[in-house]
Amino acid sequence: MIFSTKAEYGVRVMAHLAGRSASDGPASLHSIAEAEGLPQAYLEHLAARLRRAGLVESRRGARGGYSLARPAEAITMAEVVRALEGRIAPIECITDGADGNLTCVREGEPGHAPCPTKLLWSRVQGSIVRTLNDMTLAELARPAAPAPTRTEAETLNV
Amino acid sequence: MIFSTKAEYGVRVMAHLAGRSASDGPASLHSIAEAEGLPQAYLEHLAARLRRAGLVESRRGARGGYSLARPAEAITMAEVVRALEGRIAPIECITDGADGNLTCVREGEPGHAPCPTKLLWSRVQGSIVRTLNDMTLAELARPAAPAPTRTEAETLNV
DNA sequence: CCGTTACCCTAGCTGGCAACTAGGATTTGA
DNA sequence: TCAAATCCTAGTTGCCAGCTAGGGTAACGG
Repeated sequence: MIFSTKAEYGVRVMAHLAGRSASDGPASLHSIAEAEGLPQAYLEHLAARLRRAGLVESRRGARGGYSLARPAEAITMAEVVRALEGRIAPIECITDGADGNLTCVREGEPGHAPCPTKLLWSRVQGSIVRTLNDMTLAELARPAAPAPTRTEAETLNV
Repeated sequence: MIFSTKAEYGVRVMAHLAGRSASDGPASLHSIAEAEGLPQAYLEHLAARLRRAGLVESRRGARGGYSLARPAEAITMAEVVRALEGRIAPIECITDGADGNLTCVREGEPGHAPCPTKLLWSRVQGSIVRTLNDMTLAELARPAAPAPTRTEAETLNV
């Protein structure tokens, strides 16, 4: 498994929130956990990460809960996954800076050539980040989807 | 970390083998471990996986060792990573069949709609597999690289 | 205001597995 | 026949994903 359940559950929480109309008010973690069949106590940690990343807003007290901090169209999946998983790197030695550039941690060490395999891992990392960047939460909001369309089915296959 | 050290070390072993000229004969694990600074006993397990996958050939006994089973141009990184890591899936519920098609394990379960997030994970998986498929081991064979060329440097950044 | 509902925070646990190590059996070249 | 190598099966061990526990704090409703 490439991503942990943090990303898996967290993305489902975000998709759940995106699927609600704003007029419904915030959704409580309790209701989300029940609807998605996920452990509520665990979701609290994930919700905290999402909140700290500025992706959701919370309201405390009775009738409180979580709602999206921005419209779903303005939230990329890269933001979501990064908030949940931390930095996205295929292996230890590849790091992605804030500017999006990749560096091998061994670079610059005197007498140490960069991993010969950096080219591979950089490409993998790049393709993942690009894919996550190009997708917004709005695309995941389930509109009571009937059957996948032809184009969707094609996209799903490698 | 997305990939484990199995992929990291194993790819380095393959790159090492690809960097040798065929006339040198097989390379012993001992020499590879020393050159790459990796634990030899651990590499034995990885070499076994690579051999079972038909990616390397082994010769036992004195002056034995490992060599590529095919020219580096004919080995895709997808094969290598798959041999080392097992199936490549971003999260538990996404599985890639031998045909390259992706399915969500929950599909088909009566009364259970497919993950709304399948679209996301499928795309991520697809982009990873595509990247790995499009790259051959030959591209990783270090040609005693002096300094990275301009084009290489550009490719490295996202 | 008071009780209920929810978020919020820190701490801990625990089973599984990644990342090795150990030790021997087997094959082969010189 | 010896030494060098692969091969095979079994461990071991530290860490961390994936939770649970228990309280504190804010807000709403009546």
